Amino acid sequence: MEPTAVTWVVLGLIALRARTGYDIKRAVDTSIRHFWAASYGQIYPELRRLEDAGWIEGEDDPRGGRSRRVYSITPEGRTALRGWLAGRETRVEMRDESLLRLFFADALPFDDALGLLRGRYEGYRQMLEYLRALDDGTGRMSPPFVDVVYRWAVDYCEWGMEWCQRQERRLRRAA
Amino acid sequence: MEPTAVTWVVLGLIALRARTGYDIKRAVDTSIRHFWAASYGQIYPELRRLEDAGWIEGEDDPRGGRSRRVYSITPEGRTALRGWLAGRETRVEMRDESLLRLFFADALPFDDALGLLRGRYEGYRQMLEYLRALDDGTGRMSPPFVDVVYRWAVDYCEWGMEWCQRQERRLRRAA
DNA sequence: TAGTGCATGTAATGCGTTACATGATTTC
DNA sequence: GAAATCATGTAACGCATTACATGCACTA
Repeated sequence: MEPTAVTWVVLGLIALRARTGYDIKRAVDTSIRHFWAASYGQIYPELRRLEDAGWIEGEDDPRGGRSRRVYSITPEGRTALRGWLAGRETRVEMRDESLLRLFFADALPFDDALGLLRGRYEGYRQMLEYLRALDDGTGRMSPPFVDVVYRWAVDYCEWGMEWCQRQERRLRRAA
Repeated sequence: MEPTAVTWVVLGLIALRARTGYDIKRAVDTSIRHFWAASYGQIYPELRRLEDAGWIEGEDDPRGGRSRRVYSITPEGRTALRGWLAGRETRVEMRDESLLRLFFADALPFDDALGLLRGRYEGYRQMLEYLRALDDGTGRMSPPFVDVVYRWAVDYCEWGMEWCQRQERRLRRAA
């Protein structure tokens, strides 16, 4: 099978523990959507592909009259996942509308342009608030590297807030 | 006209100075592709749309027998740009394959997982190298907020390198 | 004269989101 | 009994990239 972007998200989450498609979507939205999003329209077809390839195994496990299919990883799936983890490609794509605005901020009066920096600061602050709300004591239970990535997000926000303040001061001094 | 993602990239670059489609593509690739990419397949159709809307004005300015069309911003275009700049939406989407790997790194033996942190460090280092190569003295001539975003990229890389080292030390201590 | 850069475009393809459809179970 | 949550899926749409086509100008 030809792996795509969503392959590793789905396979990786199932490797952590057995899950339904719905579980996967929830995990994506709460944990990793900040650096890799995925929608139902990707997840359910991908589960089929992964099962056809023998990398995961689905088992029907209905709850009452509600259908439910739980997927777990196979040895072949684990091998494939480790192969990808060993890879060295380090593609980063981002679209950050606030950076884009900042880039063009010279079109504004100076004070309004500084306002964009404060807007960016606010964006970081809100994101940090959201992250802290996620971590109600449960964070400490996460596997070490899941926790590392959570820390990355928190540390990045804190760094970003300081950076915005520093730049605002610098630009005021220069003016 | 209904603005899309690429609208502001094109309009903003033309607001900085008059440009051809080819110029825009070059500027995107050297300056802003780190936080907002755009391809020919978006840029040329968008130039049409913007001209139809009266936000930019094209003028044929061939070089010898080679056709060439230079676009400049109109007063209406400037107004529209400022309107967008005043906006507060701060959408950030990113796909960072190295963070994704790190998130799933618990599937690896500890030392291999630490290797992923060093891989991320390398990614930051290479990006920083690339950024520094861009700035051969000319950077100081950029408009202040263009320069701010350049600094953001540089500072982010430096922060990221330190972060990777810090985490590696922390995880080694914990183990 | 061959290769690189300037310049304009488009068609095909692929990827991903949005929106919808359906229905059971749990919680308030 | 209403609302939220669990659960599975797909069709339509839109956005973006890739790849290609075309051709002039400059320079080594």
